[in-house]
Amino acid sequence: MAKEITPTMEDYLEAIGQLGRKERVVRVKNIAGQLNVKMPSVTEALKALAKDGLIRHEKYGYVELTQKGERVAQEIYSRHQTLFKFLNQILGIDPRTADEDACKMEHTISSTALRKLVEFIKALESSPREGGG
Amino acid sequence: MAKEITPTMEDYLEAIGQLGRKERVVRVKNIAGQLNVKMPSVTEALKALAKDGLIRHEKYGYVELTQKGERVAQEIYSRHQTLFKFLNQILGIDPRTADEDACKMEHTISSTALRKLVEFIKALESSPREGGG
DNA sequence: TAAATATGTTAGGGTATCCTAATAAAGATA
DNA sequence: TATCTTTATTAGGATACCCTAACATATTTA
Repeated sequence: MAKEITPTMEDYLEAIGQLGRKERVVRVKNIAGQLNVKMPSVTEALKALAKDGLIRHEKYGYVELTQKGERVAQEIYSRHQTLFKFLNQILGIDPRTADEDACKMEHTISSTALRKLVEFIKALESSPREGGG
Repeated sequence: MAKEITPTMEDYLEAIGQLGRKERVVRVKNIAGQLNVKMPSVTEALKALAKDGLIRHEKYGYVELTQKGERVAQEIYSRHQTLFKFLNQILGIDPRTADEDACKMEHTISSTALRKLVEFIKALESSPREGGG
């Protein structure tokens, strides 16, 4: 039953979540800026997200995540954070690249792999390795 | 100038490379089977790949990678192998899931991250950690 | 408050992928 | 070789994205 959400829609949700965290209100223009798309693309995406009950949005108004949308956005954000941490802190990739990679990989990594990655990071942190080359 | 190749086209190239390694000839039907799509989708994709000089394909004939296509396929395969090794051997994810994840992530990981990942795996192998979970 | 500006939506297109149904060619076999 | 089967292609359509140009609403400001 649960309709599949596309990576693109995940990006929209994630962007809305992030913007909501740092701005008072979330608007089409900001989402467009964040995702590097034009406003009509956002309007269209919002329609789809609203239909799936993931956001609330009235014509010409602001955008808000529903509880369900909040849950999904959180989930994506946490995938992102885990991947970023691994790429940046453990592999030593510069923050910019690590963030970009995390942004793309967050849509494809399975929950199994993510769980294992979290464990792995935890294990490394509790007994760090010596002399990184 | 170098036209961007889409993840989907990468999948086609990778499949052709793999099939070529284990079968005498590569045909539309097998590619379709490998990628879980129908034959018309393959026919269409082959046209695009041929136009980009990545494969050779005559109507109703077999399919072959060009040198350029070979190079790209190799590159993708190697990304896949690295990711698989990390997911399976290091994170301990079952082979099936690890392969699926690798298949998706191979299209999004940056070359920087891949390089770092290879180094990381090498380092781990040369001085393995004790008592995993 | 009327005009100017900023923001948002609609209309109409384009590309990439996929599909089913119909058709064509190739290969196998009676 | 005529027919059956398998494999491949074409035709036509659907969906998910993105875009530009034109229009509509909201907000700011003179």
